Amino acid sequence: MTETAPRPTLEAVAARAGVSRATVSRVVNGGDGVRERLVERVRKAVDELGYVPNQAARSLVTRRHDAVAVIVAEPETRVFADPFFALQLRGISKELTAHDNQLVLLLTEGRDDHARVARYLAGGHVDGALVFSLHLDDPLPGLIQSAGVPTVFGGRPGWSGETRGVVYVDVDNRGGARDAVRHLTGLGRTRIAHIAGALDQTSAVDRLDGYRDVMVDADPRLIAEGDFTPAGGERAMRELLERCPDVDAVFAANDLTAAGALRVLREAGRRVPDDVAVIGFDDMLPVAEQTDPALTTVRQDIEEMGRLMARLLLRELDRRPSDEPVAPAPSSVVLPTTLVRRASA
Amino acid sequence: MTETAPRPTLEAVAARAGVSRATVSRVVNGGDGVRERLVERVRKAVDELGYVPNQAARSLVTRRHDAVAVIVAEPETRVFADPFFALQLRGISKELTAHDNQLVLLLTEGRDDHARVARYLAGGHVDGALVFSLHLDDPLPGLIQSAGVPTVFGGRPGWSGETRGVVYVDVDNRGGARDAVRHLTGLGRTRIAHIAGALDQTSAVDRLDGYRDVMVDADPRLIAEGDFTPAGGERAMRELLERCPDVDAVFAANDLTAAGALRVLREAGRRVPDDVAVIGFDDMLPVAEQTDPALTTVRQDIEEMGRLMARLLLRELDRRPSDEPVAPAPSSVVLPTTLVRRASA
DNA sequence: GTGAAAGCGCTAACAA
DNA sequence: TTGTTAGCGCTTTCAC
Repeated sequence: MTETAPRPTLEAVAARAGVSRATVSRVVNGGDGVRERLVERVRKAVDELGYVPNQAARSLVTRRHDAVAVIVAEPETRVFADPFFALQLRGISKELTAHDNQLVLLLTEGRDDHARVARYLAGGHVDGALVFSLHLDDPLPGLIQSAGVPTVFGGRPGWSGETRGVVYVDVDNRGGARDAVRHLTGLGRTRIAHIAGALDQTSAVDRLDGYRDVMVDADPRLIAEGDFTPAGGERAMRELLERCPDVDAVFAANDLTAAGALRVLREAGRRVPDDVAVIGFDDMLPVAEQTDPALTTVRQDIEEMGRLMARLLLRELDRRPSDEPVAPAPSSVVLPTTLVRRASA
Repeated sequence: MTETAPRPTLEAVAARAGVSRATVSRVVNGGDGVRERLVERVRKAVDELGYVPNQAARSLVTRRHDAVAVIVAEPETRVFADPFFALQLRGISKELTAHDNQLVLLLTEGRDDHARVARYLAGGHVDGALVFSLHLDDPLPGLIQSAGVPTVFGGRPGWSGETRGVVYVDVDNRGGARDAVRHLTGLGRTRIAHIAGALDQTSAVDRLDGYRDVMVDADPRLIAEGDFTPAGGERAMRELLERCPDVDAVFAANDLTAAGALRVLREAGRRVPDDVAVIGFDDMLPVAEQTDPALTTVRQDIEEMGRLMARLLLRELDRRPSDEPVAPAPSSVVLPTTLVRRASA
């Protein structure tokens, strides 16, 4: 089969360029403080030999890996129902790539995997971790914290433990929800319902809070709990229709939920937006643009969220080595949302 | 900030257990040929110290990394439009995890990234690669091939170069398409159209071929090209309706396409399945179950595809080290499909 | 069955 | 500015 070509080492390059290993190392790592002539000679040798540094050897001494773990607790999340996950990953990947870091993906399925993840992090294979901490009282954040690895969370972690020093990136779920509901009131709607997401996730809780901010004295029967899925949206919409037949608007916790609600409304013969106005959240294009009617929704820039998470982490990693941190510790970031008007409200 | 606890080394464990480093190493790596008493003592020391092997040091000598790259060429694919990607990753992740391998994710955005990927693979950071080669004459497979890294492809690579020794996992696109079309003929339909996917992907080509297998003398006007998106499905359906108003069935290249087609049919006042029967491909639950009417479709097990890719690769990796391969080289696998009957056909 | 010792390829003091 | 040298933590012959 393929001959396993013995990869050239620093030694080989040094020999070919007629310099010491140290000099080659310097050149390979930026070339500062090496005379131009030598730099060129070394570069040439590197090219001719097709030298690529052995990352394992390098890590062994530098204790850096230029690798970041992305941890996704998945089975219970909507990760596999919409493109959320992929977009976030794309943002992360772009940013990491731009800084020559690798992305190690850790998908976890329940408790069994937590130990594995903890071990992996404690094993010092990666320089930091990006974590999607999607559920209240998920033990994962605690485990990670105790592994002592710099970490940035995606979404405000709903975590009852120590929160100082916890860095996260989130969108302004509460503000976005307020905007959505205000838009509905601006339309003259008064019986505005909310279909919440899975309330063990902070995003769902925050959106509900935003709804309440505007609908201070809302009829509690106007609030139904969904689970971020179309099926959940359908169920909740049926409940609402039964409990409050006079409902004239719905703010759904996300686009998928809204899609389910739209279907039930159509079945029930309610016209959208004439009889009932509907707003979603996410602006998941494949969903929001395809519903009938097209969905008015609150847009969040998911890819940017991912990119930002990576950026904060990398900044922290750059900061750490020097015992006297020059740069300030990164703090959490909350991204704005924008209302996208389409046909449904 | 957090005290960087100095991680215990083999040396430390050896000292604590009162044995040599070599013995600890043996125990950590399975413990064969070490007396039971000592094994226990070492295990105890490992636990007490919380010892975790340093992977970099290990890799340096073993030249194994227990890591696999997953390479996804993405911007041009449907990767970010449906849960395909996530499901595939899940399958891969499960299998890799079960064999203590890490998943390094490489997302590429066009040509610029190819060099980076090639360099990464050539750099010997990973033991093998899983590649989603989605387009005809994508240069990536060639680059990867020449990096000399064991590789398994997801989907039959539509690659004009050397194909001997190329291992891939695919579903029986052609057979599934045949089943779908036969189902439609069995329903008594005669004017059966096909909305193809993006024909620069083998899956689209194979599904079209399957359609042709059954509709040998099909009116060429019954074939329209889509692009695996709902918008493409809509466009193609409009064309079809115009060209062939007598169409009484549609086999769409995937569920998303079918969803678009359904919408256009509804607009056009055609009843589904009474006037026009529709079949999709994928059985992407969030899509297929949510269309109106629910979609009859060809199911493929995407997660299993991912799992299988990983399994084939790991098998190959196990095979390689011994110069005299005992196990036969893995060969490609084509998974079966099943027709899922719902309401649309 | 166990230990001693020789590296794996690289970086980082320190010397020159 | 460049070279010399000492490890980083681990596996793996090779003796015992």
